[in-house]
Amino acid sequence: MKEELATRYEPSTFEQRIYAAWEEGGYFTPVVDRDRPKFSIVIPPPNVTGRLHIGHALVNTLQDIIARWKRMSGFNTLWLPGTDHAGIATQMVVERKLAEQGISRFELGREKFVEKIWEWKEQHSTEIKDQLTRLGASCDWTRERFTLDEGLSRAVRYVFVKLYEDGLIYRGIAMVNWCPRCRTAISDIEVEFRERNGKLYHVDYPVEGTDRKFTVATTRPETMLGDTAVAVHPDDERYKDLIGKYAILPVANRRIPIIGDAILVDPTFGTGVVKVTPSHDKNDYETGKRHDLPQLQVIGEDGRMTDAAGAEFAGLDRFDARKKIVEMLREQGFLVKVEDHLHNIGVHGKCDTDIEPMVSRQWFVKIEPLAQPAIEAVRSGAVQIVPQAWEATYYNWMENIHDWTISRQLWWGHRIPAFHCPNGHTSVSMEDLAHCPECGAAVAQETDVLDTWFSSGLWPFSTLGWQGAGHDKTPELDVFYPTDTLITGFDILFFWVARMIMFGLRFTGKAPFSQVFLNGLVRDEKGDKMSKSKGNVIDPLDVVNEVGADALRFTLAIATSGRDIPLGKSRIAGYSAFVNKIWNASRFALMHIDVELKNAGPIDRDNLRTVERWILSRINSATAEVNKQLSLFRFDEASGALYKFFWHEFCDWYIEMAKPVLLGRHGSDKDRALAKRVLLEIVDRSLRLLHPFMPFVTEEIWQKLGGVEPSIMIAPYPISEEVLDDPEAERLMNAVKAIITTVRNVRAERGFTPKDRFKLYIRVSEPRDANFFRDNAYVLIELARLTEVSVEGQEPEGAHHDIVEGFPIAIEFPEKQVSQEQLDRVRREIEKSVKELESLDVKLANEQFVRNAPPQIVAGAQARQAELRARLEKLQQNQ
RNA sequence: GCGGGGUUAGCUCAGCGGUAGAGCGUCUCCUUUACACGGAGAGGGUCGGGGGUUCGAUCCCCUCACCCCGCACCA
Repeated sequence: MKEELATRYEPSTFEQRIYAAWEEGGYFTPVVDRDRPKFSIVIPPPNVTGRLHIGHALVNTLQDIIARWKRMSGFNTLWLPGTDHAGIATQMVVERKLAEQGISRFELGREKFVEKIWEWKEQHSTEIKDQLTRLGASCDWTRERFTLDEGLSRAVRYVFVKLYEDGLIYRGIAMVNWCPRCRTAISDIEVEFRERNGKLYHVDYPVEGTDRKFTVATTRPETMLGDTAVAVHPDDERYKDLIGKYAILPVANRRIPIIGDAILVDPTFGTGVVKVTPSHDKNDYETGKRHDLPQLQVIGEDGRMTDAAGAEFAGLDRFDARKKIVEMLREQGFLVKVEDHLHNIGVHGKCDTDIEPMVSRQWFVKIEPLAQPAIEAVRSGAVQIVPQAWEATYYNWMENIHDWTISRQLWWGHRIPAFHCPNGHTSVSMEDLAHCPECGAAVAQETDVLDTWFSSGLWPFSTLGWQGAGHDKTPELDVFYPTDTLITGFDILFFWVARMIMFGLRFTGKAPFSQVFLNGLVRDEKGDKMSKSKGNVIDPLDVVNEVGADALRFTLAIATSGRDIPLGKSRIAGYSAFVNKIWNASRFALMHIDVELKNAGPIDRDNLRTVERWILSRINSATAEVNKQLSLFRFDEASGALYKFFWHEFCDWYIEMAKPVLLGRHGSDKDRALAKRVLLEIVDRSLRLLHPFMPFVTEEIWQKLGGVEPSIMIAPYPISEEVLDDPEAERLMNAVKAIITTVRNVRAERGFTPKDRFKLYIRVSEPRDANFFRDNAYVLIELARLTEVSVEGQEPEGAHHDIVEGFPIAIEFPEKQVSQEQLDRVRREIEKSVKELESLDVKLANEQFVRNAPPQIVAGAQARQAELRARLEKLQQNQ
């Protein structure tokens, strides 16, 4: 064959071509066959809001590694891709874009606006697919799904209706988190807390009919316009006589009752008096219900003051109103003092707007009955969370879970299938209604849509065709559900993972996956979060264009231990050097390999030299390691094992050791043929092992090897074979490597150059070891640059003496040329050995140790003691 | 406040009961026909502090300090 690789590694010349060939080959699409072992995984659907960032690159790389590994390991593998409509997020970006043209969504109207979003969606889901393609993601694009697809929407509707019928969805009035910017309710977990420097305002409230007054403290003085009571602790001696009387609300000049409430008021905190604003504070809302207080809404849905706030304030933005009321309080003498106050403000995570607690009518999921089985699923091990530390977080949240606000006052999303009639009846239905089933009046559909996460919670089964009773047995569900592994960021453990488990158990009777791997956050090299404002963002596509997808993927994999991932350009550069190394080592191999893989035949193991037996043993050990670590989601260990094997064992040692034979400087034709066969074997296995991590470069090279399969991605993944393990070859080659290192080391320290050659003496006691060193003397001679190797004679005096891996050696130098540096080094070496020997002596003299420690530890210590004694003696000759 | 995680070489991190590891960076030497995105070698750590358990602790337990991240928050 002799098809050569390009001299330089240039990923841009082949990556896209290769992806197209995979897609054309249909390798991403599994067969729908329940008799084959399957592996299925669903993508965490990216939002259609925009481009993929480095976090997406990470999670999709990890999924692809697992998918490709499983596929090559013989599993009928489905990786199902798709995107999420991402209600608020998408509506926000489109609104912002329209705002640039001076258009508001209200001008357009609901229908037109939603049309605009669909246009946006079409454009971006194509872009997302392109990006995943550039990354090498082996997704089955024939099964791409979108959360607003017809089938998925039917699934959403079914789940809503069923939960309503089961009494687990209800509509009611409650205090919810309101985002005045997005003008919608949001759920508790969408609120993020930001630490902020604020002010604590102390305000006097006079008590009616007396000259007494209370001082209350508040961070939000504008809400006092909505106060409908002042509360003290019922047992507080200072104030209990005032309960039942009235206070005069400053500025508004309203009478408000003074109430006693033991739950709201902590008498030891502050002044022991609390203003009560039932419409704008969660605790006050509860207090209001307890005392039957009126609600006075002074802040509207748009964050502006209402008419109820008074003519002077109506229409003012809530923050402007704050300034104004503070000014008025000051002028009228009610403002006692203003203090700096550090506190946490709840903001809407999507837009950073301060949340306004707001009483409104919303839809909720009664969550506890769903949470209980989901807790049990993790506790029983039906769902395993990796790293396991996240389980505690999961339980903590699930056990203290609150009802889920699922209605959103948005236009983009699944419209709630409820129908209201003028007579106050509400009907929930799978099919659209025109008339009220109770009274026959015309109905109008609920205008609210569902929280995005309501539909993503169904993703693992809705994407496989599930639509509820009567539509819950598609062939795809039968074969691929439940899925096996879920890989996603820990930040959506509650938003998404927990909800999928709850919905999956409730509606399919099965947990939607058996393992969850939660990956960390990608940070910059200093450990800071990546953000546009900091300017430390790495765009995955830029990296792919610069160094190729394989280098990016490998870097992400080797950085993934389960915690946060520090990623810098220099780190990526380091691993792009590794890809380059693979390219060049393969080029070297291809220069010598002269038979195609499919014609190569089995390796003649009986006639292999130790060097070849050694490298086969090493790759076998790396193979076992990679398979094991991947099954544990230790992407760092798996990729690290390959890095170490390929670079530091195969390239640094094996190729150099094989060169004399391959280049015809040593050995017979038969030796050469065997070396070539093993070289082919190692390259083939290495590429297959590496393929899940670097799909493109491995395919490009592997195509030159002439394998049976049309693509490496459907070639079998190597598994370790006991027959390849060779401890004897490892023992001998370890000695050879260590001796070579020692010679190089001593050469450098004595100031010789690599051109200077010496004679090496090795003392061997076993005849077979002597034979080994005689047969492999050429390896030592070439790699350690020696004149000759003697295994017979007595070592000369004045040479450098040492014991390496149990073999006493001596290096004969042309003349005594010992530098001070060398003498110092020998002295330090001896000191170190003496110290270690002393501690071993003490240890072995300790009866407790000998009695209690495991026998193999004691034996090891004794062996080490003997070795050190012998080595010390040798080293002392060098002084 | 409650829960979780962290503190190991200049940097980023593995290891987690039996002699301190990797990558990157630093220093020295080498253009040896796969690769200078290379090769060879070197230096560098009292494993956050203090107790305890153990024959033996970076690793287990307790405690303190500092740093992250959730959750809940007192007006």
